[in-house]
Amino acid sequence: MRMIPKSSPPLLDPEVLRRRGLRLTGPRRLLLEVIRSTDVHPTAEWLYRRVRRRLPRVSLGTVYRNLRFLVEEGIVKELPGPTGRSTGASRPSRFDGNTSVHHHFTCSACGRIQDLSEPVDRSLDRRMTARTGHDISHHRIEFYGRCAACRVRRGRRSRARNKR
Amino acid sequence: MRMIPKSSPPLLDPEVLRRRGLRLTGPRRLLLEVIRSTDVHPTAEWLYRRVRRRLPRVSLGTVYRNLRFLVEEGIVKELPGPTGRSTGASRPSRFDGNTSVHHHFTCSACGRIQDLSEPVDRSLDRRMTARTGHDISHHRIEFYGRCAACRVRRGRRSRARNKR
DNA sequence: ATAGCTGCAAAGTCTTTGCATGTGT
DNA sequence: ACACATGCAAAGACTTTGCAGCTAT
Repeated sequence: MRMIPKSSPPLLDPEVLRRRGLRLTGPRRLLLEVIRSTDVHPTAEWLYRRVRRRLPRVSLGTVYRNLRFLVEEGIVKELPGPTGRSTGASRPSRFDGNTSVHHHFTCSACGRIQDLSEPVDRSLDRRMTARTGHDISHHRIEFYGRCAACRVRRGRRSRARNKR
Repeated sequence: MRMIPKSSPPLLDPEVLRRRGLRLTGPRRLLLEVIRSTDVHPTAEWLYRRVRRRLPRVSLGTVYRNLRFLVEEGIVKELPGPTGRSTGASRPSRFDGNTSVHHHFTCSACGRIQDLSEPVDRSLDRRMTARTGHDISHHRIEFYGRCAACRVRRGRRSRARNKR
């Protein structure tokens, strides 16, 4: 669980917003701050809890609305949803404040998603474009397996599926 | 829209099922047949409609139950959900009867998902395992861009987001 | 005969939305 | 001031589930 730095790098440029007739409100600014300050690929629910620590009156609806907003502006990425198991319709979206193109590793035991710094191979896109006739702009590699931690506690699956 | 062959290759081996005390019922057999006969990465709803053409009494619940079952048995794969836009909570799961490891191309204009035959690079898994300390078993590459068809009708986004 | 399945409908989870009120600019 | 945001609660979309009756084995 990381500390939230007082202020992240670029943040929402009020200039950019104004140009579109949009506002930089408290909830919006804070949400972005929170999502930029973690690498756990949080769910809306997780972000909601975090945001409420500092702005207790914020509603879940506002978090969703702003997430949708940030995703549409390309300021935040939404991950290709976790596949598989579920109770109810349980596969909440996960968001990522790191918009640089990068790859992911998902642990099938504890469910954690980790960023990988493996450099992106642009030439692969060009090769596939040539081969398929599609205009391929980028790709994303998802690695799967058992993370180092879960590898240690062999056997029993961790219950850590990161709530909180 | 492809025709459904009368009978697909391996299908559900009744032998395997029996060993687990499971049954090969009409809906189950047909569902697998349908999902094996298409490459559109259908949603549960799509499969439901298809199955009902031949077994009109089948319920959506049964389709879901069997999909979950087939996924758990590893007979069918569930795709990492389409990310992004939505109305309601609209991002239904997509399933894939092709269980061989392969990659996907998703068209950002029409939403279609196409299988790619790009050979899988196992050595990448070994390299990443060495680099990260995680026990990586496989990876999946998702390519994004504009498909050949949408490239032609430049501009206006297709409404084809494959229903039916 | 009987455990596993199914159909049906109700419940559950995650996400969006309508509306009255609040608030950046 | 006033258009955009918010809070709240209700509605929506997708998926699972409880139960009584059905059916492969």
